[in-house]
Amino acid sequence: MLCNLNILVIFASSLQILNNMSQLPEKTVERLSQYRRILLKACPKEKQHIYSHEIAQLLHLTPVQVRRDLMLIGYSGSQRKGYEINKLIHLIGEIIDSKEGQKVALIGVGNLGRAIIRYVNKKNSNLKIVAAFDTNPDKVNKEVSGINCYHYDQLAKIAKKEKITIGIICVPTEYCVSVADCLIKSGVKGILNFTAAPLNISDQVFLEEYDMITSLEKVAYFSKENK
Amino acid sequence: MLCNLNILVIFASSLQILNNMSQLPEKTVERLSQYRRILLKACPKEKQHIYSHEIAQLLHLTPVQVRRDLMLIGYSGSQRKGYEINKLIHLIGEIIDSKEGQKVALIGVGNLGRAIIRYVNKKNSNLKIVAAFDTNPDKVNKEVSGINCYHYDQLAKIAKKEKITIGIICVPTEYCVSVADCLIKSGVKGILNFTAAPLNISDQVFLEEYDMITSLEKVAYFSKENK
DNA sequence: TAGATTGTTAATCGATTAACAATC
DNA sequence: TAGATTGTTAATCGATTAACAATC
Repeated sequence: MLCNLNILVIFASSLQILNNMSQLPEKTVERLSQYRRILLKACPKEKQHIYSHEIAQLLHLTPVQVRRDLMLIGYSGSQRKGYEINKLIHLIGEIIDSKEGQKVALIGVGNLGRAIIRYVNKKNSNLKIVAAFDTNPDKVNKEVSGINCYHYDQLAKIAKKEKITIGIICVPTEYCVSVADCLIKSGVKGILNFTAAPLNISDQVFLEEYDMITSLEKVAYFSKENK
Repeated sequence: MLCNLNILVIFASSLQILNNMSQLPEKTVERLSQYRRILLKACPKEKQHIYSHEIAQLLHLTPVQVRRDLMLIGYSGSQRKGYEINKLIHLIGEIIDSKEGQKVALIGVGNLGRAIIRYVNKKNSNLKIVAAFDTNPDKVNKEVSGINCYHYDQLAKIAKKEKITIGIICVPTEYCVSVADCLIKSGVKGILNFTAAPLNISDQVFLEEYDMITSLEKVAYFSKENK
């Protein structure tokens, strides 16, 4: 009796933690994004449940890792059938993108920019690139894969009007810093930066940087050693 | 005297470790790549030395982290002037890319592929994309940013002939698995995969995957919480 | 010498994995 | 029930950071 009560208390307090402070580990968030992706894609319509080891195999992870991640978001499966695919997809969506979704601006409509617009907007996610920006007159006021390309001058105005919360920077490196400043002034809360210029940014804004050269050099190093 | 001897022995054995088994930590390799990048770019010609705290500041790291990484590759600076920029650039190049350099093939000449070719080949690195591949007749046998685009049929032949050791996959997701198989048969030692299809690959080949959606969703999640 | 720096070990933090109880 | 699974804690592994000796 005393023991049962104890378990209840522990349970309640761990839920507390999940609801209040939240902040899942970075790696867990990355994997949740991948779980959703493969659930959306790799699962035939008639399949409604999936086991942790199935998810794990598709993504080269361990089943424990999958279960632990799902534990952290408070999602339970059944020991018989595993996890309900649809519910899981929706829950991950709510946790990562937020229920209402978020609007994204992309700055720099070069090859990389076009690739990103097309790739991101064809996924059914709550995130949507709603506007692109460039300074090149050949690009301004034309459509790129279904969204409008505005002149860069309009970034602040449109970002505020549309309540854009995320900016993707893929301009040439030398413009990166001023673009980031402009995004922050426009009220953006997160930035994904594909240029090689490391940004100095307030803690209020979440910054994620990606550089292909680094990925490629990592492959170069480890493929060498891996003999 | 005994003490001095002791230090010498320890010193020798740690060098041993560095030379033989090597295998630097992943994170260290990533940062080394970034050190070289900013040293190449951010340093005016007349500046010949740099302190760990200067490097750290440019990349949002701590000086200790920088010094520890450089310790791991066995590079020493001077307490007066810091690290010699040119020597450091070259040493990192040798460690990461290998002295002789490595040749890279890129498969899938879409927007992303073109962006990567241009971006990678303009850096002065020992890594070079030497051939692109596609199946689209409009692209085959034309130049893309200075390199030739071959028909995908020729991948195995050319990869062997040119001794290509790294492959970059940026084809549509559905072709990814067969491209990876072909690369591996052609003797490639490392693969950088930009498609969302998780690959199943032998341990002999180093695989690095990158998915933009995951990066973007990470930004979405953490910018939300970061209020 | 005092101050600034490098180089290195030990402590800490965070993420993964091993072990196992609980459940169907 | 036996077997397969989920859910969770504790142990382990790896990466970062704090602390400090050594050096210029």
